Amino acid sequence: MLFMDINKQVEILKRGVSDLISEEELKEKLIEAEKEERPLKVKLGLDPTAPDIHLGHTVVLRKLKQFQDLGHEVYLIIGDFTGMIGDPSGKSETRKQLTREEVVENARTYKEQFSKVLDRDKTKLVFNGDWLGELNFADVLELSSKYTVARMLERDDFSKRYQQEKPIGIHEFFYPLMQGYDSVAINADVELGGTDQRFNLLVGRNLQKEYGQKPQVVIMMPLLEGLDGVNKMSKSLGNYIGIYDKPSDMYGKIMSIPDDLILRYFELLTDVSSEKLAEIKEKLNQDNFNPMSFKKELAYMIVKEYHDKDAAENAAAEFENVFSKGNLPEDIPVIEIDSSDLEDGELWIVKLVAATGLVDSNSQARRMIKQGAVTIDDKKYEKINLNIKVKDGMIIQIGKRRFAKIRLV
RNA sequence: GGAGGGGUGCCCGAGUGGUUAAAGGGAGCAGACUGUAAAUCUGCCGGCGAUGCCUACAAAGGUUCAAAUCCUUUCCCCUCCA
Repeated sequence: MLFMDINKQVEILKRGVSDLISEEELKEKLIEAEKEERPLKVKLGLDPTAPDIHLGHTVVLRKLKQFQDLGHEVYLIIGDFTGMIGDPSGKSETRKQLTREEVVENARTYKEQFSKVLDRDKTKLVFNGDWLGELNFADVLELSSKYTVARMLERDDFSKRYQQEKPIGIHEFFYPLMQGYDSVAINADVELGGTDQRFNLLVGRNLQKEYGQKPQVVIMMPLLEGLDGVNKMSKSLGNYIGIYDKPSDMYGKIMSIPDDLILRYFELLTDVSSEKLAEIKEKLNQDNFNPMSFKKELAYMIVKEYHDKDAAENAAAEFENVFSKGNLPEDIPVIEIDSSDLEDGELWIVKLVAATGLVDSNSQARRMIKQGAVTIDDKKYEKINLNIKVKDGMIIQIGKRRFAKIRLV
């Protein structure tokens, strides 16, 4: 096995990371690995519940890919064990109990999705139930005796909740222990995670020491802010860009990120060189520079990466067409309207707008109309006491980006 | 086991009998403007063919002309003492 020069490896691996504990140890590990002619075992733990990855996840994945490209071994550890136990309190509806079948199915989906970034054949996908499920109660007691309540409460999340009088389930203390034990189980050299994983990652180091292993190097990647520019990208906040988003959505969403995020997205989501990054940074700092061109470039690059070149070009063209020129998009969802619902071929405008499904209720449709957001066949309507003659192929537009085409049946 | 605090709209969070579909903030949506689905400003933000009606402040009952606000029971969360 051939490895790149150690310092060069470290340089690559350091790029974009938020925290590295520690660079010294990483070097040592790399030297040792080279001497013993073995790759480093690099680990990432995954929640088995929602296999639907977005750009936020890819930040860490891209780092793993770098390890892979340098010849190291990547382990994705599916937390099926925790997933199958579920949350006993039953109150946090997010963590529902998963069956073995669901976990296996999710894992399959994961593999497919992660292959968008990682080298599929070089990635080892394992389940932590394989070892956690083998522990008996005495083993669990031994494991838990290696940590104290006070140390658990060091964790930001726990101490905050404790102060705010929010519940903390005892089982929650086990999650970091379990994740840490994963590192022991595979004897990990390196573990990756977001900065929010700091505590868990460090528990892994401590446990490894307790079990007589060399502690893993911990690499923390920054959490990518979502479309709102403030909160981390997450599905539940709805501020995410999914890697399976349609090219036009993906492109549009990237165009909608706050300008401040442009540089960060380039840094964490693309392979542009550090020289290019510096150039972007400099231009963005100029007063009357319009960042739109960079944003378009960014959008193009990302769509190209997760779809392909054609898709990226089409998405860019459509964006120009719809938003810069105000034309209609190419594929408009078709809504069927039953002609028997019409009176003399007419329908009350509020009902018509609501029938498109682009709004949730008549009341919302009513508001949209009053706000001057509704355009039907190029004509803007602002009055609600009006019937519209419904025609086949009629185009209804709400706001700038919601469209529907009527089909009479 | 005992004492006490609390559960409000998508989220956070005011509100202790009427002018409360419920302050304020965030998110979201729309309009204006623009450099774009950036930024900023303004408006909207439970449902209903609608100057009114219905549903809503953990759940169910009750008091009252009137309840998110008072009472009873239940469920849930938290703190302190043991």
